[in-house]
Amino acid sequence: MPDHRAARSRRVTERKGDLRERAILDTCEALLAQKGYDAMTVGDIAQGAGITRGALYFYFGSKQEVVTALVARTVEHLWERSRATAETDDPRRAIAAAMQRTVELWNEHGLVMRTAIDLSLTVPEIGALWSHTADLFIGAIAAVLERAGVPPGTEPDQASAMARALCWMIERSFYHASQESREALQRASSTCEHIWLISAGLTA
Amino acid sequence: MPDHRAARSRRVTERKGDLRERAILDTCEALLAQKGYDAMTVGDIAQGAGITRGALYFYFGSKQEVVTALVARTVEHLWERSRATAETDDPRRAIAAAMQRTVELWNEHGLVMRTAIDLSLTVPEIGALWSHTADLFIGAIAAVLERAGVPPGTEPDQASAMARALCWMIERSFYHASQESREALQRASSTCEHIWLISAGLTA
DNA sequence: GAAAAAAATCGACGCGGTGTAGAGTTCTCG
DNA sequence: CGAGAACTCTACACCGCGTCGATTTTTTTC
Repeated sequence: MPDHRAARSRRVTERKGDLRERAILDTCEALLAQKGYDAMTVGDIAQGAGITRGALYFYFGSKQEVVTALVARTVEHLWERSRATAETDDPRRAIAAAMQRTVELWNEHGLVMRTAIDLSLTVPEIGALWSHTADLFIGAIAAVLERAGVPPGTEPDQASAMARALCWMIERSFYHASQESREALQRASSTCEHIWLISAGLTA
Repeated sequence: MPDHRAARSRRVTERKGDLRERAILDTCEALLAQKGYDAMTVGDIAQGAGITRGALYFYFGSKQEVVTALVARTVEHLWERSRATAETDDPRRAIAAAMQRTVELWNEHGLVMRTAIDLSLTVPEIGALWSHTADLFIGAIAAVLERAGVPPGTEPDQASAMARALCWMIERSFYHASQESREALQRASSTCEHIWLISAGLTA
């Protein structure tokens, strides 16, 4: 007997449109890399995905929505990766691990992350996404600082405030370095790690 | 576009166009504050300056050129202010003074500075302007670090590299804080100052 | 397996913004 | 005063975005 019955399985009906949607996002990412946001037109994206402009507007309401979806997809991946990080008790190890992970993140998704940062101001949706991501990082940095002996609190010399500043330092340093090369990124990472260690009082 | 440089240096009396040009830049700054770069149209600027679009294109070749000129004007003012800063021997005093000056700078020109940062990527001309400004700051920070005993050099734990990271920390912290309020800016400044002090080995 | 419903695609249009062209007006100076 | 430079305007061509209604393809339902 042929196994026609197997159709019973929970087939999450992958519609044709799901493929298209992914193709659109992939094309968008590629175009972002080679032309940048402004120069990239909706026509370009559609053409790259093998459809017409009209068809693209069936999936997304605007150019901004496409990019927002792309950022959302990347950021989700980011959170996933971060969640999987093992917690270490030794602050030194924790800092090293965090920086290493961040380097990987930027090597892999630097382009989209830079785009997200650039558009945070003009596209509120992306701003919210990125601001939430930053908060996760700030929280993590603050936790490490506190475990290293920095008093909790939001005063300038306490963990929360310092964590925020350190987060911005890392973001900006990586933003610039990731435009240059992997080596620059690695160097920026080492510098940031050093300052983070010192800020935590671990000046060994 | 008129010949901006040569003809004017000789001129004692101010041409009508000089007034217009300033009016355009002023209007641009005001509009930038109330609508942002994208929403601001060339027609808006022209109207605000009391001329038509066509007339504006006599002075500037494009919207980007207007904003670039505005950034150039502001940045020039920035350099002037920085040059006038007294050099102190005591690193602690130098750091405090530098942060205080930076707060003033952002209070006064935060809007244009944020715009410059935002457009650094897409408008190469502005990117160069801002990158040069950043280099000045990085040099100044590095000098203070060295005077405080940090070894010179570009390795992660040496002055140049650390100065670069600290500069980005300050830029980004101020960028965000200046969008909120003067109080936020003051707090961000205190935090950055604290981290700068620690990084310089002045943990008193 | 055919009819009905939903999903997907297309070409054409209107709108608003940019930058250009060319003609007209006002200022400046010999 | 008159020639040329400085300045201003209106009109136009172009491009990219987002919308619309008609049409075709895929999926669901009986």
